[in-house]
Amino acid sequence: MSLQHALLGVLEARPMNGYELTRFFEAAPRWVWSAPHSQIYPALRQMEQAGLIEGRQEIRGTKLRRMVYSITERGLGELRTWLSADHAAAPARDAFFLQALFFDMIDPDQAAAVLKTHIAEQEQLIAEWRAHREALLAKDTDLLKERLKSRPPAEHDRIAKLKAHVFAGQIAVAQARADWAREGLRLLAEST
Amino acid sequence: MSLQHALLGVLEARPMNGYELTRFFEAAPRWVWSAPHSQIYPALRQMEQAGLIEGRQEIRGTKLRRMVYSITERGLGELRTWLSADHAAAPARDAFFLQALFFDMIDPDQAAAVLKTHIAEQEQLIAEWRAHREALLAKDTDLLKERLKSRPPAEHDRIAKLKAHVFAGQIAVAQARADWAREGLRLLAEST
DNA sequence: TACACCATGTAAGTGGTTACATGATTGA
DNA sequence: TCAATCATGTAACCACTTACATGGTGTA
Repeated sequence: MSLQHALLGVLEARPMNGYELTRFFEAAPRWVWSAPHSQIYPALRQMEQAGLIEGRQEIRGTKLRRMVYSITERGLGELRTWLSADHAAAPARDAFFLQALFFDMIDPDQAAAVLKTHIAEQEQLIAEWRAHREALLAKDTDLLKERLKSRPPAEHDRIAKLKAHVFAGQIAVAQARADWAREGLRLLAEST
Repeated sequence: MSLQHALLGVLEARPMNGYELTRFFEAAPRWVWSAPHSQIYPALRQMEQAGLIEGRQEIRGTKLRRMVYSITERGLGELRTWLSADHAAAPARDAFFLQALFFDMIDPDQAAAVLKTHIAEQEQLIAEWRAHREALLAKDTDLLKERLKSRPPAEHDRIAKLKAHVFAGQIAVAQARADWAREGLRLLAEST
């Protein structure tokens, strides 16, 4: 159900069509949720049927049609309900920790190489999220600007800070993983 | 494919049947991978067909049959190959961060309640993982003891430390999330 | 006119969840 | 004899991945 709520959350900022949403969810700088267009288009139709969003057809040129979806009152309600409730945490399933759990079975140098790749990946993510966080704090992202239009100016700072804080969380987790992997490199080196 | 490698990793310690593996993967103190028995039994048959494991039937009493699986040479090879290779990171998909991203849409008190639940969950996980980590360092877990039997005593310390380090990683990530959530509580309070 | 981009779809397959289903053994 | 535990399965469903598929529009 998370994809639907992610879509509702984005559509709350402004109406969009499937293509725009796809660019958002397939974006290279990884956001908080990702999905391919093959999942997004059916989800949108399903959500329209459920009355959570409303599609309006537009024509570009003479034939190119697009469905622009806006969130409905019911959709807003559903989103707020979901946001306010506790949801069971997903069961532990971390492929990288699983891999690391059996590093004693392979050559330490190979294990170290895998850890180094992980560190590089985490640092890449940190850089992207840092940039996004800065942009949010400066209220300089497309979506946030749209979103703030329908909110009282007195709340703008608060909203930007709350959004930015989520990316601070992603950064903190990635930082913890990178630090942990570096400590792992020391452990592997010790015993050579 | 991760479930299969998780199963191989456990079976490397000692042969087990589906029921034992199920207890392991459905265990309350969450390990690094979880799976229900409905996934484990078919996976085991598939892996046997692929020659990664070997089943031997045992009879308890007069009728109760169980298949005890051991890892094969081919299984060991497959596991070592997987352990030595880089694997593409899973796309970002964190339901909790997604929820937090829209906390500006709901009552701050409700958002705070959700954050508090999250903190409690993370602390629960930390406690369980800390206990498991201590047990590993003391070489006092069932599986580790079995595993060490086939390894030279000079390596025992190193192996225990490497295993324990994985749980240190889980702890570090959970700690980062808990700290982040606490910071979120401060942010929510500020603007009341 | 060709290429990049806009725009939307389908389908097969895999991994995971939840529920249903059955029966044996052990020990209190 | 009853309950807890041992032991193994199936089936429906949902989320996600990967690949295939089609055609329109704007601009260099």
